[in-house]
Amino acid sequence: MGTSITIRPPEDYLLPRDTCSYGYFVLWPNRWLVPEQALLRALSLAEGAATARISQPGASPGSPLRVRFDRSLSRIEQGEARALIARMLRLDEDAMHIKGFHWVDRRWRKSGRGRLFRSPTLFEDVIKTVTSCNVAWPSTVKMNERLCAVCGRRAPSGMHTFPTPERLARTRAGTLRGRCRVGYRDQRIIDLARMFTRGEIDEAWLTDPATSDDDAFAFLKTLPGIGPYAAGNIMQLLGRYSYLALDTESLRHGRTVLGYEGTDAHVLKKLREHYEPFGAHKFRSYWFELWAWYETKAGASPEWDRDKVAASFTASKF
DNA sequence: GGTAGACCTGGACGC
DNA sequence: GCGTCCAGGTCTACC
Repeated sequence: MGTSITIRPPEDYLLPRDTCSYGYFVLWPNRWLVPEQALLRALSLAEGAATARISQPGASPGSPLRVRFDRSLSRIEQGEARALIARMLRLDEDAMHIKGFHWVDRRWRKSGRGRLFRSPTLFEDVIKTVTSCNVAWPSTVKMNERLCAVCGRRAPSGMHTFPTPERLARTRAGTLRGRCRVGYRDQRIIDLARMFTRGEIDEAWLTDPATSDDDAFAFLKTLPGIGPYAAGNIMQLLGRYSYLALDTESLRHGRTVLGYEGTDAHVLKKLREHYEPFGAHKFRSYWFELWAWYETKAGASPEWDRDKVAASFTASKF
């Protein structure tokens, strides 16, 4: 019999809306269960791997989250799991925080959108970002699946966790390239893992309000495999929304949705001007514009069929 | 500071 | 079934 715990989320929290809000919710080891409107997720805990099944039985904003695990958890592990789930679901962003965003960009007040799903750890967020660079989305899906299957820990449910920094730090480049299909990203992933294990990437400093956005962004750009796009994306994953992460998908959005014409450089300039009024929240304004457009094409994201829609969505497909 | 070319994979396409 | 081309962001060398 596994452990069950209850988590009280912010008063406006809605699990389907706030989980199915960023592409990482379809990447391994996350699995959104459409019929149950619940998230299945394997976690690395002190005494081994465990799979959490997270649901919101009340199905109303702010109603308690129920988390069931596939094995018994010690008190220490329960505390660990609560912290990991809180980070993943952005439970630190309370209702007032989201209202602050809606005050700047009123378009999302009715739907209540504001939180972007992320990973239980910064390490996983950084590696997922690296696997999303210079590649079509289906390959990102494949890389994360293989990383978990080859280097993750197996939970009683059979699901595999995302690899820990310690594990990837001692994995051979040939394994990552040959079995996980990460290509030239192999050594960069190992170097990043080693930096995490050595404490050279300090999440406390990166999230400290005393650290400026410019300083955090400049540091991220020094990391292997992290350029302007990846750094901008990691900024939002850290809860810093004042930077954009512009890529070819942004260009498509600028041209097909916002109607901009001309060279790439001109469209990028227009995009920056378009989002500038949203200031400290500009990434969210950008992202929810994109997400709303995806939903006009594929339906509401909590209903997406992972294999048919999520695994194939990419700029050129929609 | 700006830019060309390499990096690697998987999908599309033509034969 | 095979070969070729292309998309995707970062890095390095070069001007």
